[in-house]
Amino acid sequence: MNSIEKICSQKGVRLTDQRKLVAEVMSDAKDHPDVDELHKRVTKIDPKVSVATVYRTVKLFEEAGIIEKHDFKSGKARYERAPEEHHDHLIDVNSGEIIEFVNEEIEKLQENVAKKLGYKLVDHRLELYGTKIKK
Amino acid sequence: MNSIEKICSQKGVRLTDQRKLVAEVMSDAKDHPDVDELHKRVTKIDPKVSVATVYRTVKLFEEAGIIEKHDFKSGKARYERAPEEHHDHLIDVNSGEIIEFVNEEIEKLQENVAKKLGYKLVDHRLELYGTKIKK
DNA sequence: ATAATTGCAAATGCTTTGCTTGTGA
DNA sequence: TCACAAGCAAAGCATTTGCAATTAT
Repeated sequence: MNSIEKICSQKGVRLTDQRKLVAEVMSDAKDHPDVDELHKRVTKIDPKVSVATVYRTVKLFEEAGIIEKHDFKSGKARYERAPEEHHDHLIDVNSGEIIEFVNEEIEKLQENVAKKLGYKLVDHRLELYGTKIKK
Repeated sequence: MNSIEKICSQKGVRLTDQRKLVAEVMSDAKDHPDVDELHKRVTKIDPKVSVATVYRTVKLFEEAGIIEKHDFKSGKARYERAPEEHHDHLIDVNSGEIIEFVNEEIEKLQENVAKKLGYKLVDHRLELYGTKIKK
């Protein structure tokens, strides 16, 4: 039983075979798969699982705080396991590769900007799009 | 002839009535309208303009660097006149209001982060989502 | 004149949903 | 058992596109 499954049973989320599969695939994922990719990986194990179920499961997991959804500039939503500590993303515009990074300084500045404008920050989105520097 | 129209004729973009209307509405806009809102404002002047044309025009203007497209967390794309100097946005999650801000420090840090990861920054996205602080 | 642009409606791509059947606790 | 979940196909939404008719230069 992986950690996602543990969280599910704790939260009283019914553990079906297909949810276990999505949980497993998300646990193993080292990238940021979209629903289609997720579905591909899941159906490699059980070909009967439908995309609709993957969509529903992914939404369920997201609402449970188990995974995170990202809408990068690609049209389709991409997912990753909810990380212990927040990070942001740099997207390689050529390869599509996604690199995670943490920068406390930027985080602080964002809070300050919001405060200065009279707002409490409830969410934010920071994405860098770049090209590899060849050396 | 407004400044968008000037840029168009300079760039050899054919100036049709509907494009003039979109240009006018965008020039007057003090907010960040989506295509539907744009269409509403345009058809208030000429009811025969179709949404398809607004979509096409908005894409044309964007590619010409005349306006900017933003995909906030709202489902639909929103537009603003391309600003002289870059700015980012804070979105009031309750009212939907959009506040523009500039923060050089954050900009610099983003460059640094990218560089440190071996990337040249070609684009970025910084959005703050917040709630008004009542005082 | 004529190549580009429009309007319309049909098509797209991602995502959601209604409904019937299947199933986990 | 039985409320909830899955599968399927249809529906939704924002956006794009093919095509015949119209228009700017």
